Amino acid sequence: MPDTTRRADSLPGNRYGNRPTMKDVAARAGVGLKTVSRVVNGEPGVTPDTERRVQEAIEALGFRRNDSARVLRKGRTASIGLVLEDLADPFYGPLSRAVEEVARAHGALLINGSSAEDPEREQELALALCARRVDGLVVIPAGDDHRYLEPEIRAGVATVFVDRPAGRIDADVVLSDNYGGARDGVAHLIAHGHRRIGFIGDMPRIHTAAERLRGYRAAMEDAGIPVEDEWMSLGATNPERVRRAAEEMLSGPAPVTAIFAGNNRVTVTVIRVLAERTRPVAFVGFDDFELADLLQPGVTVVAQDAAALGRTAAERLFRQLDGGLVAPERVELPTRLITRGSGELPPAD
Amino acid sequence: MPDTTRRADSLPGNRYGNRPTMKDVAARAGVGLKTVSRVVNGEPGVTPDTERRVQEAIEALGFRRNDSARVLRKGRTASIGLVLEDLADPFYGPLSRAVEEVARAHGALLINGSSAEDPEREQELALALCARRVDGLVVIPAGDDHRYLEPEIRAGVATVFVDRPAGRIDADVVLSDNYGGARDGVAHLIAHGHRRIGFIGDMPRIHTAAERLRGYRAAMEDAGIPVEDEWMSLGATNPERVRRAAEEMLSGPAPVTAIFAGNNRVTVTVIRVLAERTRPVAFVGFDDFELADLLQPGVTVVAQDAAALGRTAAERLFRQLDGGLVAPERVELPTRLITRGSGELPPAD
DNA sequence: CGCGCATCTGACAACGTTGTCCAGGCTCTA
DNA sequence: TAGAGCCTGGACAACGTTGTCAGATGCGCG
Repeated sequence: MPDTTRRADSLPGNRYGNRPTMKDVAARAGVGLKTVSRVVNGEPGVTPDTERRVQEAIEALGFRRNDSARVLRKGRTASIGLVLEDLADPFYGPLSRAVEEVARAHGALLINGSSAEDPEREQELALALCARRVDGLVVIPAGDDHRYLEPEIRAGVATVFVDRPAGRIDADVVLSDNYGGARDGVAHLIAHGHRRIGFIGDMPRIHTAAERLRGYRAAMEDAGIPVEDEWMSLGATNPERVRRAAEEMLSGPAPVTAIFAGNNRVTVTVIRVLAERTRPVAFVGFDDFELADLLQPGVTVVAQDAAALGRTAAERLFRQLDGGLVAPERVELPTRLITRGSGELPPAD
Repeated sequence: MPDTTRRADSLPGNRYGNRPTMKDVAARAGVGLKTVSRVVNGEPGVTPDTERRVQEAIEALGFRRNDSARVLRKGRTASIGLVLEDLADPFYGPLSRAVEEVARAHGALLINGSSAEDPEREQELALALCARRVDGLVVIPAGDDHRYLEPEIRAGVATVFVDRPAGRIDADVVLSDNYGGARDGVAHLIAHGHRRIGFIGDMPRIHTAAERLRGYRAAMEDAGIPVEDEWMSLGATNPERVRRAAEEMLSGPAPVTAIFAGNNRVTVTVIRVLAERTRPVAFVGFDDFELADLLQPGVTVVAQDAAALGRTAAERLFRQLDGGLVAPERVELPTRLITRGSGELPPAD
């Protein structure tokens, strides 16, 4: 007759420390399994004396509830996933921190991963998170087709996209006003007398990059300035490439007198290039950064509020979870032009 | 007679979309449950024809394996937890990114949370992660007593502490050479002729802060310079407080001629204060930061390699997991003095 | 034609928890 | 003191998956 009352001790050591379970606690406390569950979950209907006995057993055995089993039973994991582009990017730090704070306020944990701007990796990550049955997903898209998430969303995974819109599906999206911000930044340069203005941005397949480029073009058009092809660099944003692009724009017979940088990584490199030159070149960058005010001259930027992006997205996520489904919305947060000197330099013609 | 063959459809909607299970897939494909499991896990022993039928059913139903159940069965979650101080701190970005990369290479996901320098919150987070049965834990300690993790470690949760040592338990620790770095930085100032050198650091209950303070004292002592109490500020590092501390050191009859900052946040504020002054004051900061070279003068720093800290810690973690238990070790990574100008200013006496 | 063997498949239990439901003991009142 | 009702505690099934094991099927060979 096989003994089924206790798990076989002959199991190979695939499970590490053989943690105590509620059953063990119950045995030690001399109570039923469900009573332990009640104590652990603070449910009513346990006499103080029984509770004390159970607590002692828990203490003695070092018991900790297995949330995997709990999740399996309850159907909610109290955790949300965050797929972003790069945890190490200073722009995403405050964003994920904000998401985390909101999650914490709702008693949820945050699982996150970096897509490294690779659509496949984004998908792999997002689906892995779904397999863990996260309650919701905040995604900073790397790809432009998110139909792979349709079954998940239908199955009840709350989903919000941030920073860039979802591709080919209808979902909540929280964005900065990339178009307006870039337009304002470039208009600012134009207002200070510039006409030959360079734009260095990321690949236009990235939505934010495309929008900012559109803002640049709009500002130029509004001012009646035809844009020359050599004034624009739209490609990878590794330092070497950006450096080369900046140097090309700044040389030749009719160099640009001002540069607008499409994101924080570009900004850093362009500032390096400009610092090596003697002729002053006006500069405005998208994204604020620490110590921008202490450089000489201070760096004028179009700032977006990364924390607000994260917070807004996470709040929408939990609204989906708490209040049932709401119609997908597109929220656009304003940007702010911060003048510090570099954007107010006159053209050195 | 109750029908137990299928879960009751009368369940209240506590479970959202009622996702399909392997059972559903099996029913649709007209095969057994275990066969579906075999297909999903790529186990051998399934005819191509059967496999195709199963795949089609999976596709049609939008099935995705429930990892919670899998974890419950297998005992390993393929996820590790990271408890850090603040996701938004630029120092921890690269660190967590490095941990994530290593985790990814081992097929594991990363769950992380910020303790906000609060020991209780650290404990709460770490234990929540253990309840999720993470396979391992990377902790940047906020508190100085980690005995609460003893049962978990005994139960097989691999654990590595980074940036600061564990308190009151024996565990793997990966640190920067805070003492040596600070000593070198201060010695550098002394070598450039300074004797009245200020130190602004965090609360000494934080290990790194205490070690850096020790390095400062050691350098001063080595040079035979008695340290005055007014030269040291050891407290919270909010901007107001740091600003006040810096301004006090720089005024009075015998002001300091150089300042050593204990971490990146202090550095930022001190640089602000120094930028407002006309008299040049030499400066060295602990922790490198972006654009430090572009300030006037460039900022000399003692740099630690955050990514290396994270990578080393995560690698040790997985070594624990793969190779069974190894004796706990304390690894100390060297720091690097990067001279850029601010630390080489002569004393303005 | 029958037997053995290899291959493929499925029934069943178990993982650790929670929800349901019932039993037993107690108190309170008539 | 008996009956009703309440309070506490426990037995049992279920969550969705995987490991074990045995049954079914088909094939080759004697």
